[in-house]
Amino acid sequence: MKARTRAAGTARSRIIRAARARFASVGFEGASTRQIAEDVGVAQSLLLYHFASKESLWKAVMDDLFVSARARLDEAERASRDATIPERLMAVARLIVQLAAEQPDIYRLMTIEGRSESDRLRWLVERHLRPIHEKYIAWIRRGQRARLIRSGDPVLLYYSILAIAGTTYSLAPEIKLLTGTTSPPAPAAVEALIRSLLQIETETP
Amino acid sequence: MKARTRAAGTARSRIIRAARARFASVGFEGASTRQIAEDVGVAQSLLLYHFASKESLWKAVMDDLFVSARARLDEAERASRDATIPERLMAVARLIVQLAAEQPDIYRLMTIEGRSESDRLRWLVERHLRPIHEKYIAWIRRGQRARLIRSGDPVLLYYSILAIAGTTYSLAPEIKLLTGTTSPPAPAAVEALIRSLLQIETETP
DNA sequence: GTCTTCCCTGATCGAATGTTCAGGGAGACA
DNA sequence: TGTCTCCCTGAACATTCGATCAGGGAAGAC
Repeated sequence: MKARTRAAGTARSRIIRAARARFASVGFEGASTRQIAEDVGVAQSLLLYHFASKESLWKAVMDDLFVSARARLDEAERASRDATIPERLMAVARLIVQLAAEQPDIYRLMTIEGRSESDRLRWLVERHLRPIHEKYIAWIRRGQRARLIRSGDPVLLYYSILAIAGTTYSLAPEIKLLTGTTSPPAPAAVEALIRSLLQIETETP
Repeated sequence: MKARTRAAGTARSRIIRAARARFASVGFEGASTRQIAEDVGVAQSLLLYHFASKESLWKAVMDDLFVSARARLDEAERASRDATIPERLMAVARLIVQLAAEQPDIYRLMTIEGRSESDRLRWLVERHLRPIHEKYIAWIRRGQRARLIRSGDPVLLYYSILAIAGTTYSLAPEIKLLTGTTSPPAPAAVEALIRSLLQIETETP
């Protein structure tokens, strides 16, 4: 029993991992279930046994991604509970940079779906994006009212934070070809840029 | 003669325009030549008459895009010939924001190819990206040496400029679903963010 | 022992993919 | 008039796509 469900669990999760990589690099339409199955080393029909359809597999990838991401976001929120709004925002931004650096596929998946309207995008926005984004956009608004964060459209500011956090990691292959640099920038450097963007003064102790 | 080549010219350019939209939204692998032909209203075999293959069509789309973009970049450089380095950089950044706002597909095309190594990416980097990017990264270096631009990895700074310039326009469908806002941010607002990022002081007249 | 449940494979389906090819048709040139 | 070039179409090619289905086979329940 234990061995069986463990083997099943790893097969299922290995499929999700391989699917995430394919969806992130060539998009939903460009990815093929046969390629994913080959990456994992199982029959293609097994994908449709564990997940009812290619779309279900995609949704499972997204659920898997956001469940762990939201857990870590909640943890970052709790840890910065007593700080000022700008510093709480920076704590969240720091985590987002860290997530993008660890798993650039996260940012790739989001930016490949957000560019054209589809049922998948609607599902993603309502199920995962809205709860996260609306909260932090509200934080930005609060920081602006207290004049602790630069003024301007909060949505534009929020997406600019995401853009800075994810782009260099998402485009690492391009940057490598361009500069020959194999190592992506340190999260701390990216974090400093976000701080500049929001015009948060570094606290002087 | 005139009518014939004009009709041919428009068919060819209409194919390029439709292909650009498809490649930008679903990527090279996800786009199908039959869809593109249907968008234009011509036979699918016509695409392979004008362009030898799907890949040739993709390259034609990229050439078409960058030829006009580089012409406008050159113009912006010439117009700001006598300004300081940071202001010349901002003039270029302003144009990049404007381009992304007018044709978000440009940024979508670049960010969909740069995420995984491929022959297409290598071709794109050597033919179009390298001449542009290396020039402006050198500008950033010069501005940093003169202490007129914030310090930090010039490549990271450059890609952050691109990211801020393009992301909100590229992800307009997602933002529309999230906020209900149909009108994307004004280029001036995006430009102001880039100015903050580079820590360029607004000139006080 | 038998039975049931669950993970997994192989064969196969119709539809869609990129590419090739033969030929039509309209204007240019003689 | 005949010939040539160029834009374009429709049919067909082998391959690959997502999805369906029948069945194998190991492990636990009885």
